[in-house]
Amino acid sequence: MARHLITSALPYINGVKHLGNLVGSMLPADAYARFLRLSGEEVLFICATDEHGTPAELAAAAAGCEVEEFCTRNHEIQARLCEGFELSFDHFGRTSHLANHQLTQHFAEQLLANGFLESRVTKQVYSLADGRFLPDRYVEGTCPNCGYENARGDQCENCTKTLDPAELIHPRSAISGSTDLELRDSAHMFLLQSKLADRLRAWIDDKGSQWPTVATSIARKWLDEGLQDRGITRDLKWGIPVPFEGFESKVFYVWFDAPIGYLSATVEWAQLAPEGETRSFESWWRTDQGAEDVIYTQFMAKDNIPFHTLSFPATIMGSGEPWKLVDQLKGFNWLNYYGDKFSTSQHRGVFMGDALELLPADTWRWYLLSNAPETSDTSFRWELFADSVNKDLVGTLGNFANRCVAQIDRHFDGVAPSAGEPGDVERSLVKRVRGLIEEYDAHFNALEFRKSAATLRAIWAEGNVYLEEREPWRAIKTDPVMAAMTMRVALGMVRLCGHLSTPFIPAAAQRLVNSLDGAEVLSGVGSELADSILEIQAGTPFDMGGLLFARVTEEQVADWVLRFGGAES
RNA sequence: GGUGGCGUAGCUCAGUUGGUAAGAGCACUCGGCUCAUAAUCGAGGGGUCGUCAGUUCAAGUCUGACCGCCACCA
Repeated sequence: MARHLITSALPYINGVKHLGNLVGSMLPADAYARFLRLSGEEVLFICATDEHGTPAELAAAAAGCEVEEFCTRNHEIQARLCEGFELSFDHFGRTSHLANHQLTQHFAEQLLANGFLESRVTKQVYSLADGRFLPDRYVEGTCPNCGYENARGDQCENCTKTLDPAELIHPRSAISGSTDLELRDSAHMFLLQSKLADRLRAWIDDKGSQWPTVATSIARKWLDEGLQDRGITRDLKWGIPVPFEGFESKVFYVWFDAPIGYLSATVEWAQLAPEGETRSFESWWRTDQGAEDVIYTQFMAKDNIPFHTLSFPATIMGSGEPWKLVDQLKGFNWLNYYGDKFSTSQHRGVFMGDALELLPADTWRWYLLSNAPETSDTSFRWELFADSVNKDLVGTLGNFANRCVAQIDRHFDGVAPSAGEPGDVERSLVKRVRGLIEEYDAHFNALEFRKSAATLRAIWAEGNVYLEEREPWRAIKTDPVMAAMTMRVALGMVRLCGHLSTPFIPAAAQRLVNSLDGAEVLSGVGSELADSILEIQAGTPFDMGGLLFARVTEEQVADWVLRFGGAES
């Protein structure tokens, strides 16, 4: 049996993430982790907050607190939201953790020793008023190309020309507005990715054949254009110190230490081992120390693909050490909001905190995963969200469970009835479900979330189809034995639906499973599970404790469109 | 400007290497049922697959041009 290491792209620390961030990495990673656990596989699911860099510094300043304090506070906020969405991380760490300092510095030292780092002197903008160097994008001025007065030092938003801060006319600090700027020489370490390009290409040609098109096409595009060496240090205070002589005032670029956070968060996890349990970080990450059987799957949205397919692998390869490289890579396209981007600054779209205030996590998980932007960008629409909840969760799954509740309570004293033997209808049901479970399994193993969701929905629908076939509400009057057998089998479907739904809607799935007090809990995800439909013990108490999901009303949709902005914005 | 991607039923999207693939869900229509949160089950209508021109025995599926949209440019 293989062991599965799963990582989700790390959410940045500067604020609450929106639904696009959620569905682009953390949520599908969680569904996959849950599916594998359900299969009986050994899983380690790791995530963390990405905390370094200028945006964090500025957000902290805006919040009027020290950046460390800001990060601690926001890490807690994000951790709570992740719990709210039932993201089942084995550990949710922080890139500012000491473990990441040690590993990041270690990688840099290895890279330097192996000749993959080189110090180069660059011109950086220094703001005397701010008392600090300014990253390119925090220098503003007039664009030399089009005359736009608020061009950023990296690029003019008006004419889209790529700029160097030194080119700007009347440059000023975007932080303080000060024009008291000067160019200073500053030495920085460059990761010599160009020297690793051939190895990266060969690796991608090999491993990448199984990745989504969006991943390999982006990676190859960068390789085809010629992989540039990349500065991995910055003139900042907030970050991981660079352990080289002459670099005492500098830190690593956030994109260098962030993916190493996958490793360091695993170290954090190992350090948190409870009494009597031994956890080995190395056995998950070092192929010379037990990780040779690990299958490593990364989840990310497409903006992160270059770092996961090129920069981070370059870091690992350049270290000359046997660290685990990614095996399966799942990249997602964008989730838009009514056709345009989610935007934190314009407060456009729905954010994780908003979402949980409105409806339970399961409803969001279901909508997002069953409509995930796997092969192309997709659009969030409240109307579709409501349809998805009402049609699938309320109408198909919830309704099936509730139909069982009504019959069992009314006619069978709330317990699984004992009379009757299954017939051809039941054997046919089992056969259809067996085929559907096989499909479900195959789609999940292929990381096809929309397809696995559609298959799961088809399994739910089989519950309703079965009731229509046997019509127990009618049979109870003419053939009570048949009605009893039907409802016992229906409860078998309830148990199976609950079990199989765990990756998508864990809370509702748990309620379904728990509704049958004392029934044997299913395990695994194989098609033989279909037989369990016929194996509910007579006398098993059945109690859902109320409706599984609430309908989303038209009034709610209208209210939310108004509150969050709909098509017009 | 450069690069990448996209334009398939009213809506959101699937469509492996070109040949029963023109599909799914929702919406809509009709019918069944009435146990169930006006839920469910069945059937059906609907698209010259952005435009034009090519390659081919055969093209959403390849080539070129054009129109429109999006993203990225470290």
